Parts: sequence; structure tokens; C-alpha cells
Amino acid sequence: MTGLRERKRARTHAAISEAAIALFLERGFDHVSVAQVAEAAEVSKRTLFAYFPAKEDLVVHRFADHQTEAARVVRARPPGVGPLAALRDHFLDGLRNRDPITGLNDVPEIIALTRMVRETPALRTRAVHFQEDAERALAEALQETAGVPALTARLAAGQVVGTHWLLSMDNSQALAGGQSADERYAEAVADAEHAFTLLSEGLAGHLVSQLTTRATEPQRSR
Amino acid sequence: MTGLRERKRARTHAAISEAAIALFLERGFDHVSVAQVAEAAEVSKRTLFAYFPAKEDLVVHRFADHQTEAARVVRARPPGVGPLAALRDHFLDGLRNRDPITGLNDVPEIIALTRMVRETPALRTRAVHFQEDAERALAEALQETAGVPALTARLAAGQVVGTHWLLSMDNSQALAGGQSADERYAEAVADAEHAFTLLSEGLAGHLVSQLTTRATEPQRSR
DNA sequence: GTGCAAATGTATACCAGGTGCAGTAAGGGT
DNA sequence: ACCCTTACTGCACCTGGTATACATTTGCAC
Repeated sequence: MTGLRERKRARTHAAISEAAIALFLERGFDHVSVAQVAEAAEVSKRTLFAYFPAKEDLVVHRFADHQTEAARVVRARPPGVGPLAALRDHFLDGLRNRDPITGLNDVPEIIALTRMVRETPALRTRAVHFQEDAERALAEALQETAGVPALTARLAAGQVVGTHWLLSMDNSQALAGGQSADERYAEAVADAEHAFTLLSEGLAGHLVSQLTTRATEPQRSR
Repeated sequence: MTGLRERKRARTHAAISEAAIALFLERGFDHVSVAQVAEAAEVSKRTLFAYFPAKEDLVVHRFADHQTEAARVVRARPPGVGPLAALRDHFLDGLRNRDPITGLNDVPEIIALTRMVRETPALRTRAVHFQEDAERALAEALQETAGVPALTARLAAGQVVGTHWLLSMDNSQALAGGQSADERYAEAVADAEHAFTLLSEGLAGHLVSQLTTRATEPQRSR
């Protein structure tokens, strides 16, 4: 099943990424060249790019594993549970388990890493890019399992993924500010519950005034 | 007030951008180098970068004008009108007026341009980046004028901006597929109204099942 | 008008990310 | 032992973007 080749490949992959992250954390993403990473990992620049399509991926490839997480959660939810409830509970589980993806993990290296992602535009951009895939996958899952039109599914997926991201960033920022995960936990839960409630119940009840309709349709002025 | 210098600067700015867009539309964004753009615009490469911080901005700088549009709409809404209603009506106005930002403008060059932005990853990425600013501005506006907590404002801003983007892309795609703006209009309006209703009323009523709570709190497994 | 400081533009060289190519070493199935 | 696929390397090359040092224009005070 797992031949020597595969194992070796996996080890090289990890070795390069680790060397890269160590250097990045030490000197900053922008102040380390891929050539230096390659040298530190004892690989040629060409080989590095055979493992990672871009410099940013040396860091952000870990996010790729979570691309389909939301979609899987929705598909795997027990019968009778709404997709939103499943997603909310999954996120709350993540908080409880200090899953790094929720931003609520205070292992120093994780803190430093998420901070770097937050503060380095190129990395944030790349991370956001992965979310588009997550959105697509989630939209599909919603459409197939929740019997909902495509447009609704895509809108909902965008909102869920966006919410997830915002919550994670907030947590990670709080931890970067010195709070421990345990200290932050209660607020993280409260924020998450608030966010998912908002998703579920809509903005109308929370933005004070309601949706009102216009008295007259204005003319088209072209 | 507007000295000769400023006017000349504005003209150069426009000239470079136009030369760039013409070339990009002709040969594709990735197959034109900035050096070629500079040559076509009869400027040095260095000067080009004095006007545009990055290659992508040669195209997407037009989006920058709309960065604060949502925020302005919210701030400028007449008393008694909810922020969401103001945003929805503004978007519907945009559709009616075939505002390019809504994606519902079938002037050939605009279609080609939005298609290029949609299909070129670098451009999409850059455009998305501008939305972050839009989100921040809108969040501020919501917080200040709708008396809502910061977290709520930021979540709402993200959802609104994301919705706006999705609707625009859908319209632009439909038009790229050959539909005229007039043909697409009715569906564009229906989609927009559906999307804003979703925002207002929440997902609960639309994803079939409601938010349910768990019977027992699972143990934390760390 | 004249002259000058500031702004603007240019040429050139340079750096870093990323790719194409041609060749070499090494697994692994037969 | 065989060969073939795969992995890796070095090197040249392209492109986006920046630094430096120099030339030109322009607004403006006089």
C-alpha cells in the first residue's frame, strides 16, 4: 500500500515545510527567500517547487486539509439535524478541543504561525483562496442534502465560511494578545453562538430596523 | 484648484490603464508583460509603477471607487430606513441603471473586462482584496449608525459584501454567456431580492430544518 | 520673463519567485 | 540483470517589482 517511495515523498514534503516554517518564524515570511528555504531543507529550488506550487503554500498547505471539512460535516450529520446546527456544533466541538482551525489553540508555535498568516498579506490572501474551494464544496453539500436551490446554497455557504473565518481570526488574535485558550474559551463560545444565531435568524432582528419597502418604484434612469 | 500638473497626472493615469486594458483584452492578462504595457503607453516601467502599485491594479483600480460605497449608502440612508433595506434598494437601483458594479452591464467592453476579472485568478484575488476594505468600512458604518455590537457589525458586513459579490458575478457570467442585460434583468432582481431576504430573515427558514440543540454536552477530548 | 526647488520621468541594474529543459541517479517490477 | 518510471538537480531564463542615480518638466516667487 504505502511503498517506500510514498513514505519518502511524505517525509521530504514535511521536512521542507518544517524547515520553511522555522525560518519564516525566525526571520519573517518576506525576509526569507525560497532559495534559502531550499538550502536549509537540503533540496534544490526546483525540487521545492515540485512539492509546493508557491512559496505561500509552504505555510498554508495545512489549511488545505480543512477545505472540505464543512462539506463533510453537513453530509455526515445525523438525520433530523439541520445543516446549520451541525456546522455550529462542529465548530463548538473544535473550540472545546482547541482545534487550531478555530484559532483557539495556544501552543506557542501555532500562535506564532496563525499570527504570521494574519499579518502577512500574501499568506492571508492564499488562505482566503482555499476558502473558495471550501465554499464550493459546502454549497454542493447543502444543495444535495438540504434540498435547497443552488443560489441559496451558495449564499449560505459563503456566509458560513466567512463566519467561520472571522471567528477563527478573532480567537487567534485574542491569543496572540496574550490570553490563554482557557481564558478566551467562554467568549469564543459566546461569539460563535451569537454568529450562528445571526446566520440562522437573519440580520433583521439585530440591525434594529426591519426591511422596509419603498412606496414607489423609481424610474429607470439610464 | 486643479492645476495643470494634476490634470496631466490624471491623463497619464487613464492613458496607461487604457493601454493596459486594451492589450489585456486582446492577448490575455497573463500573456502581456508590464514592460509591454509601459511601451504601449509610452512610459517607462518605473513610471508605470509610480501610477499603479501592481500589475493587477491596471485593471481593478476601477473597483477601488466602490470600496466605500456600501458604507456610504448605510450612512446616507434616510431616517426610518433599515441599513439592510437601504443596501438592497441601492443594489436594485444599480441593476435598474445597469451599473457595471452589479454585473448587469452589457456594453461589450465591460463584459469582456468582468469576464477577464472572473477568469484570471490574480485579478479575482486582487478584487477580493478590495472587498476587505469595503467590509471594514461597512462594518464601521453599521456599528455607528445602527447601534449594533462590533462583532455583529463585522459579521453582517461580511455577509452583505459577500452577497453583493456573488450576485454581481452571477450577472456578469450570465451576460458573458450571451444574454442581454434586459433579458437577464428580471432574474437578477429576483436573485437579489431572494439574497437580501435570506440575509434579513436568516437561513433557518430556508435550509429546511431548524437549529436544534444537542441533548447532552459532549466531553472535551483533548 | 527668469530662475529655482520640487515633483516627475527615465535608464539601468538588480532581486526574488517561478518555469523549461536536459541530464543523472535511483526504485521497483519483471 | 533488465528497463522504465519517477525523483532530483543545475542552469538558464522570464517577469514583476524596487533602488539608485540622473535628466526634465512645471509651478511659482520675484
